[in-house]
Amino acid sequence: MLKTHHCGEIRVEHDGQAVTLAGWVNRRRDQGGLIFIDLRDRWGIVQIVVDLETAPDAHHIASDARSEYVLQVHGNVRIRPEGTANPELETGDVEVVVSEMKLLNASKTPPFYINRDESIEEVRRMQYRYLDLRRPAMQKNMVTRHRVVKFIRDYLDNLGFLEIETPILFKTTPEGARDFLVPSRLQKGKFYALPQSPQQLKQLLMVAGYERYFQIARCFRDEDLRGERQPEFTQLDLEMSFVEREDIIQLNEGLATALVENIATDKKLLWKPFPRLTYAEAMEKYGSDKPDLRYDLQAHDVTDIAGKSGFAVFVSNTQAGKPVKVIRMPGMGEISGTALRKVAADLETLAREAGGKGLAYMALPLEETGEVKGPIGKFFTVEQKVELFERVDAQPGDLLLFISDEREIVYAITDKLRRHLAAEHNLADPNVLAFIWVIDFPLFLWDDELKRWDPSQHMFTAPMPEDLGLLDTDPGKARGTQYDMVCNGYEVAGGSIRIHERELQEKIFPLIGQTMEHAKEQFGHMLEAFEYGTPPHGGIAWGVDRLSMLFAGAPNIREVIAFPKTQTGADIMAHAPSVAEPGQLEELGITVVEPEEDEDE
RNA sequence: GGGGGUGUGGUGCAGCGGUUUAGCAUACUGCCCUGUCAAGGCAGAGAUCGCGGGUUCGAAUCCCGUCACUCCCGCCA
Repeated sequence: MLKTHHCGEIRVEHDGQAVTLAGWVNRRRDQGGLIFIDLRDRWGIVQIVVDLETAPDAHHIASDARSEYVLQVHGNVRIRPEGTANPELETGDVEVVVSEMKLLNASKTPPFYINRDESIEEVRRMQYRYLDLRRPAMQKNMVTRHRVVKFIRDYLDNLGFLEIETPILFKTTPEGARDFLVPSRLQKGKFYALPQSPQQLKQLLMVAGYERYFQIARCFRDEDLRGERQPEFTQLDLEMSFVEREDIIQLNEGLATALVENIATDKKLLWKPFPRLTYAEAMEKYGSDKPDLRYDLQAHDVTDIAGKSGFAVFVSNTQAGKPVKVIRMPGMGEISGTALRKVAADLETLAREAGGKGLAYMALPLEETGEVKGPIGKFFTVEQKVELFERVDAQPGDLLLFISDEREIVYAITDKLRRHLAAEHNLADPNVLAFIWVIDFPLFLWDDELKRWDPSQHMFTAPMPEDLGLLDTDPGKARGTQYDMVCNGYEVAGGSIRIHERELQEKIFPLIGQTMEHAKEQFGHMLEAFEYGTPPHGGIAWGVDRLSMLFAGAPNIREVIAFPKTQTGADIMAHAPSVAEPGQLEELGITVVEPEEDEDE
């Protein structure tokens, strides 16, 4: 080894020891005859001192050294002279007096600062990702992620799970996203699909009798990117046999809790056990199936009261079966006149963006006797207002936002307003993790374009046993066994109990517009497997990137992925994707069709 | 596919009600300095203002297009 110790681990107990260190120049402070260098490695920073008189050769190297030069130093640890300790540094009580110094490698001036926390344009960071990753903040994120994965492995191993790898080159999976295709050279004209998840394979592992499987699995989905979505991402994929919904929920809740308590030690777990919301409740109260419950801001149904009011919009909407809901925003009713109208106008813009036609409001005065502000107050009688305020538990100084529209639009507006208000007023504590379960999802969602039912998760999700009859009578009402683990507004895990009987599976296919012929073509191996003694089974898949992001307090998952892609799916550093060599294409039997200049619509 | 934001010395920002020598900080280069720690002092170099076009006597600034990064909708669990 070129070092005997790590820079970040030198402490008072090493006083007097001869050490050899190696690392990068974080900062250099040249006093002339005396040069201080903060030497950095993955474990931290330690100050080294180079004295012209006692170590002239080392001093010469040190005076030429610049940021990010790689140095090896030999010297003695000593407690810093009285009054020169640096409480900011973990190693700040000591320093290393250098006797020899070796330049292991010089560095060009870096394109951005490694040694300071400053926002850098993302293109630049991606172009020099290896330097970006050198920044302590990024190294910390990588450590967090490593600990998450390591903890998961140990935890599940202790519970008898086996980690089993599944192929990357496989076949289209029933997840419903666009597949990445890989051409086959050995069978020209045919393609593999990269797995959107190991869904089929883990179910087959259950058929194979492994009973408890997990994998830290790379998954691929060719869809547009978001801050929380990359074309390739990592799942903790898990499947168990002989379980019911409750077993999976308990086990995963245990894992999540242990993870927070052992890894995300600077975060506060808001609830233990996790509260459970039905899908219907989540949508009605928060307009989202992954609500951020660090703050309340729920939508109260006031359809009955508003329908009796004199406000024509509410009356006609109510008669048309559209709900009226109120979000109560404390404190915002206090602002007055112009400012209030401005705020209301901004919120109305948001509502319109979410598909709404407008947004009514009432601002409640601080004094009991004061007048309700806002254009719709006059359409409610005193009794109606009293009933309304009781319904939403209104307090003096509240701003009440009224949402009324088609149910789906009410959901969208509710979600948008909640997120906006919370962000605007810092209602979401970044140090809190609000884990919840969302359960009782509908088994199918109606696809209006294709005029058919679509599995809300995937086609292997089992219906709730008590809803089996609904498959024949009213499939839209049937609930699935699906469960989602949601934290701070992100879906961090989702799964279900699977269908393990062929008869039930064959009943589902026609409902989702899947013919038996086509199903056999795509999933014949699954259907056949299910005929050889399939145990009841179920599982879940966690978004490891999202979880690590939440634990790291990062604003997006790119911060916890060493080499992520940009929004156009590019790797700016390596210039991927790139044009293939003609020879490669020929070998694969592929011809590239040049995109035509805005031809058809 | 659609909507929003950003793009100015290496980096982070200002300038955008049209005329500036394109400003500041830091990094960088040289010199001084033996207890600094975001070291300090002095001097200096460094920018076709993302790119293309247009309006104008005059464009970093206004208009159109385009590219890149990013946020959101669609898409995706």
